[in-house]
Amino acid sequence: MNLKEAKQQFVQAWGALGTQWGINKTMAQIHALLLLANEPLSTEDIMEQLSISRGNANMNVRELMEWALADKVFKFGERKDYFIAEKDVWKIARQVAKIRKKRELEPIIRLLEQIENIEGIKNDELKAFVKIVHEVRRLAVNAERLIDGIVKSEDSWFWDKVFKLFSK
Amino acid sequence: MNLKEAKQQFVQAWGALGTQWGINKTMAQIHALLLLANEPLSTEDIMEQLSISRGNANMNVRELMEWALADKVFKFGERKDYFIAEKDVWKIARQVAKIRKKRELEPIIRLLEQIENIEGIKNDELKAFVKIVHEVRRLAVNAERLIDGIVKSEDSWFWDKVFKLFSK
DNA sequence: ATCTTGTTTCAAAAATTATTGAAAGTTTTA
DNA sequence: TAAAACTTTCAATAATTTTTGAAACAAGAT
Repeated sequence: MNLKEAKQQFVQAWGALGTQWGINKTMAQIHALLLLANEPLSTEDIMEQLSISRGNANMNVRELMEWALADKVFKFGERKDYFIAEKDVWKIARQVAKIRKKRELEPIIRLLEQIENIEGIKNDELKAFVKIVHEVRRLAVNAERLIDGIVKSEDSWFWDKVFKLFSK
Repeated sequence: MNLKEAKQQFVQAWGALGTQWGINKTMAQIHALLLLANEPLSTEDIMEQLSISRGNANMNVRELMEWALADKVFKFGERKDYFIAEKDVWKIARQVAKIRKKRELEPIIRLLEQIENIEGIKNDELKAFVKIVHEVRRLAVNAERLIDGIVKSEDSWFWDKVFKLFSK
């Protein structure tokens, strides 16, 4: 396997992983491409390397920027837009956790709070329902705190602590 | 909001959350339904409550059993299959983590190991590539360890430790 | 002012994923 | 052994999501 093949494998794998986690394959692939790139890439570079259309490249690059995983940069004397990605893997992980927390975890916690406060005769059925909802919410709130902690942590500090936690 | 509405909201939300994380909506909804059910549900109960076909219900119930999130139970003197779900939210979380680790994290770690050991002239481009792949793999391996730890942990113990970790 | 270079939009098409429903399969009962 | 009760399978269909590509838009160069 040469370098070019290895890069392709990485990009493919990143795309497949994204798909499994509800992220557009192309978005994940562009991210991988930028992650591996030694210099900023233009829309045309991306189109060419992934064999995708201009519209698709544009749309997914902008989505990556919304996630704050890519940035637009300008090259001196050129009119084209170029793109780069954050290369610090820990920062990427924190950013993804932060965004998904905000978009998915927080809304569901709000919903669980609502439905946990349901009115009605306190019979066994209602009690059992409230119990489950409460437990799910408790897990969600704990996960939220964990993510908040991760977002504020340094890579080495966090994993060192985790390692010690489980090795005692 | 009455109890019935609240249950529906929960089932809907569970389905939506599943979808965002790459899990079939119906599978997630059936899981929610079983989670809230006070007694085992038959395929017909599921079909009726979610307005889905027999084939769909059957397929997704079996998928839930593959994830070890649901079990088949038999009612005395009845020929129908009935289904129940694990109700312990922490056990569910551990199980999902365990399964996704095995299916998605482990394969990608193996791939990263492979492409990290790429041969070639040790120029800057190759060095930069290997560095990124190594860092991604490091994160993945750490995540793997964290999940292994979680899978072995009691709910209260784990969250207590996490809480202390970030409050110091 | 208009040409050139480049970006964005979005309706239509394609690809992917999920669902249906009827036929085939299985097990129990009579 | 045949009918009844129930489950499984899977090709066809439907729904959803992604992608295309051409037109509209924007901004700098001439």
